[in-house]
Amino acid sequence: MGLFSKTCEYAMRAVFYIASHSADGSRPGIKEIAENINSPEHFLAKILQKLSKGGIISSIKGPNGGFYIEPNGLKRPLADIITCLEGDEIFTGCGMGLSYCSESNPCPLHNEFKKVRNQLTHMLYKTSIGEFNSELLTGALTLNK
Amino acid sequence: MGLFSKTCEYAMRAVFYIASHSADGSRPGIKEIAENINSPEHFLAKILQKLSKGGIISSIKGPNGGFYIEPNGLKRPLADIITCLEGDEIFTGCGMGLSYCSESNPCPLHNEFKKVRNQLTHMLYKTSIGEFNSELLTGALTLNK
DNA sequence: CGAATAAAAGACAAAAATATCTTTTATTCA
DNA sequence: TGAATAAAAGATATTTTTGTCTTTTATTCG
Ligand code: FES
Ligand code: FES
Repeated sequence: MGLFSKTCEYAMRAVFYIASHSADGSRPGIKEIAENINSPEHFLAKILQKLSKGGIISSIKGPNGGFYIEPNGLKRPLADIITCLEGDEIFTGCGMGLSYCSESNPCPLHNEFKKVRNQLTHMLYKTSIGEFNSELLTGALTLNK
Repeated sequence: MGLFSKTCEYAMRAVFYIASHSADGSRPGIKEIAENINSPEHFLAKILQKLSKGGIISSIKGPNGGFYIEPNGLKRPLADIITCLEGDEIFTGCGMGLSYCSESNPCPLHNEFKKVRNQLTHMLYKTSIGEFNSELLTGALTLNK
């Protein structure tokens, strides 16, 4: 059990990969992306379709087609990926699974859990999709294995 | 997608419930626990069996039987519940799903994710199972809905 | 002992997440 | 125009998680 679902893990890796290759106007295809982030190709395709519909990434069909991200898109927060794929439960939900997280009728973990959740939220909102482009291109940061 | 699995959510709620009723030596049964934490009875039974084998909780069969926690057990950290049920991946795993989290070959989120993960870990280790007993008994804290 | 109780254990079912394969649609380019 | 390319879409399969039901085992107590 990781903190994020496989869907979100693959999505974040793929988006970082696409972002780092969008700087120079190139458009990696599904196969290339899947290989470089070590994910199942067709499963990733579904995820990218959803991200594309959600406006996080863009795509072009046919020869020389592939996925890319608009310059403005590179500024969007990582959180948008999670929200697009699975909603905002992870940002707002009760840590112990109560149907809603409440100040007035809290679960035992509420006060401390809130801090963890806020830090996670903060991390995902302050990190932008294009933030690691140069480190990814130089290989200082990794997306597979 | 919550931060924890249903299994862990139910487990934490149940253990808090059992803990708060172990102070006075009473032993709630599966049915009572499931009703009070709002969980599926037989699914919870499986979870409690595992926690029992793991030594987190104790049980007695037959009339007047049920679940309880030893006085010493009340001091154990909440983290033990997670570890017993699903191992320690949530405490050590890579946020983006790489096969292991590494300082020397990190994923883009590593530095920030590490902080979130550490805070979560810290919360689960510093919180003890019996910590909320009185607030739970007075109803200041809630475990259902 | 024998009936009643309650957890343990096992079998099964449903739902969700993950993964794979095939067909269709849009685009390029010779 | 027609062949090739690549994403979109649809269908199906597998695995994991979650949930339910039944049988067994241990214990109590009359
Ligand atoms: S009520 Fe549980 S985290 Fe807020
Ligand atoms: S390498 Fe990804 S969190 Fe450490």
